Amino acid sequence: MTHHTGILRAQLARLTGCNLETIRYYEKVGLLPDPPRSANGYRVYPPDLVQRLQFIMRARDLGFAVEEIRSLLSLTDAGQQTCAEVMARTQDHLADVRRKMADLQRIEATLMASLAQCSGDTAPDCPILDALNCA
Amino acid sequence: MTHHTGILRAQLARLTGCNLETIRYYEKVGLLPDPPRSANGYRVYPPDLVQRLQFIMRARDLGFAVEEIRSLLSLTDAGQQTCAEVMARTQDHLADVRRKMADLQRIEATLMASLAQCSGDTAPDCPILDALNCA
DNA sequence: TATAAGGTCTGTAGCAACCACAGGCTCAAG
DNA sequence: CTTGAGCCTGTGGTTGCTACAGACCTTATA
Repeated sequence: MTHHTGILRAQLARLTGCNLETIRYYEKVGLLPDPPRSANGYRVYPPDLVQRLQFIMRARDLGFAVEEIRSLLSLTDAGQQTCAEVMARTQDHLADVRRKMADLQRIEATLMASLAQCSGDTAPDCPILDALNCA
Repeated sequence: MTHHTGILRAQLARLTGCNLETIRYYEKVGLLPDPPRSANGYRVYPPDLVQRLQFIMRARDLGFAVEEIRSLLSLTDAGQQTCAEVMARTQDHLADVRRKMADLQRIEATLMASLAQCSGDTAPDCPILDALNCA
């Protein structure tokens, strides 16, 4: 009965650290394939889906959007992975990351400047609120 | 008729650069007060709401969540603005910002490392995909 | 054998923080 | 008088999940 060595959803979740419901979500949005079902309707995953799900989770962790991951996976799924294409997407993504970092640095500077002016006592005038109001 | 010098929603949007519908949203979530209405039901804002909306937008831009802004505004609205409280919130937020920056730096390093290994040609093996798979 | 506990299934609703309609009203100008 | 612009409301979409409810199925124990 179990000599097919398929794993159930909870096992897949445990093996990857992915949330149980998130697996169903990834299936719904097409990142994971519709798995075969056992007689009782349970999802039975081939064990190599652990790899694929870890790929997805890592890419998400790196900030790739689901849509981007879908296209990355489509490249590997096709077996036609043109390295140049992957590289281009990665470069786009890197530019995105750097833009966000620049934003955060600007924010950090503003917050630090506000804090530097702040006396920290119970004075009714707050330079932080002033900074937000006037900047 | 217009000697009350109130402004309409579209004017408020134009003066602040805020999206028209977002104003309604901020009203719904309690960042902006329910404005008085003219006879035809139009929202008529007192001109100082420009200031308040700009405060909100700037705080959002600095990464404060709506909930946080609500509490900042409640401090000023009550006239009880304890500088120490605002400072504490700002420090929390600064820590948040720095965490996000660290995350992005980690991501940036990984993406750059992947790109450095990448030949950029049409080879079937892509080190970026490998990095995602194996890291 | 009964039953209780736990796993799985489905669909749906919720979160932030908006954006974008549809359908209906009013208002000012030509 | 009609046309077009502006305003109103409510609702649904977005992204990436997460968390139920209610119905099955399976397994262990009394």
